[in-house]
Amino acid sequence: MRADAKKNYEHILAVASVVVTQHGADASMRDIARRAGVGLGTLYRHFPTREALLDTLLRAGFDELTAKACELETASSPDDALVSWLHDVVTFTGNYQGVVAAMIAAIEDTDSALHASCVTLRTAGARLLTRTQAAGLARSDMNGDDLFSLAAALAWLGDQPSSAPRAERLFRIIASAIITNRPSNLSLPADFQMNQNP
Amino acid sequence: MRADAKKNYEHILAVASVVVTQHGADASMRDIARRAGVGLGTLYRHFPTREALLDTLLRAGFDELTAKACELETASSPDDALVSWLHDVVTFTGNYQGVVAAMIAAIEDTDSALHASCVTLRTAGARLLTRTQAAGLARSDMNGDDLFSLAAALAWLGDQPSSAPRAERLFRIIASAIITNRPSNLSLPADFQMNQNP
DNA sequence: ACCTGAACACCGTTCAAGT
DNA sequence: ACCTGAACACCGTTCAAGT
Repeated sequence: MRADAKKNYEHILAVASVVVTQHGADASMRDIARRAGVGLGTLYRHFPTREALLDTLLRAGFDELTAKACELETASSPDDALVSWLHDVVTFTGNYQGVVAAMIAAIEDTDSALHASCVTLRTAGARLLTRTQAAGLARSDMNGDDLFSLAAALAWLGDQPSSAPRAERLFRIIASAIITNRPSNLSLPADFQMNQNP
Repeated sequence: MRADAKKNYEHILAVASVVVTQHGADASMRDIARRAGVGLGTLYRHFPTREALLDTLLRAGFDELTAKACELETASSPDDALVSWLHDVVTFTGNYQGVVAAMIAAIEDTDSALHASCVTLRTAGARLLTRTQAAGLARSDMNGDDLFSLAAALAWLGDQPSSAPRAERLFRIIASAIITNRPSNLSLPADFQMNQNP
């Protein structure tokens, strides 16, 4: 990459980080180019899609979350590890308004520049869930895809002004639905049934 | 209202219903006017905001859901009533893509034409929740606002192609977090009686 | 009264022309 | 190689001019 191109690339990223933080993932591409003092075509040359820009912007955070999941796979209590990681994912995603909508859209769109990151993240979470389920500490009737959906739903609620103030409570409610706290090998009353409704 | 105006009004609604069903709540207003064979100004005269159009479009459904909540307030099992109503809300909202985002935004925007409907709906749900909590069948650390947020989150997941296929499972997971089959509070009134499993 | 559509200020995206 | 910005096809919203 030519020196001037590299300078542009980095400057665009710095400006985009500010603009996306302020105005969310749907911020005007034109606005980003304008504020970066760069032609609109230059922005699109470096980041052919909005998703490509977001992926580069969030790369460090994504990698950190994936690394954290790997570390937590050897934590002493699988359920605490899962909940802690879920919390980190929701918190990170909540930093940029509207980013979770792009992520959940990318998970099924193999052409999206965000696709790979999201799949990696989902897989990392799935491992933590499987481990917790194996210990009988998470409900067995869900999988990694469901976990990712629930994380996305929580992050989306955090994006909404009407729900954001209660985000932590909503997190605890959903976390409690995932974690069972009841090892499956424990003897239960004969009439015991999971908290389910028809 | 003049006869020609009334005819326009009703034709716009009919066309809008089709367009919003097809393209979601963010459908182009221009497109709606175009397909209705009406000037753009005529559309805005009858429905000054997108929310006003949506509210009129969804009015019948909103009223039905509120009425259903009132009926269910005398149902034999409060928990079943709550879950059944919640399911109806999520299903109805899911009929129009993106409508739930408009609703959750309207709940805090007193100027929105959707505000009143959403508040009414939330209040109706809150009553069902309170009744279930009074019977010791719903977790006590949540309120009607939380219930509305959870319903919105479920409806939003239903809007996403990656989650929609698992919508029912996700519903059951969250429903199970709300419903508690055993009272969590140990210090109950002396005359408290468990009214389950008759 | 009511309707129309041009006008304005925005988008995302592309691409010929410049350096 | 890389950058620029006009061009194109869209938006939502308003409002002077028409019937």
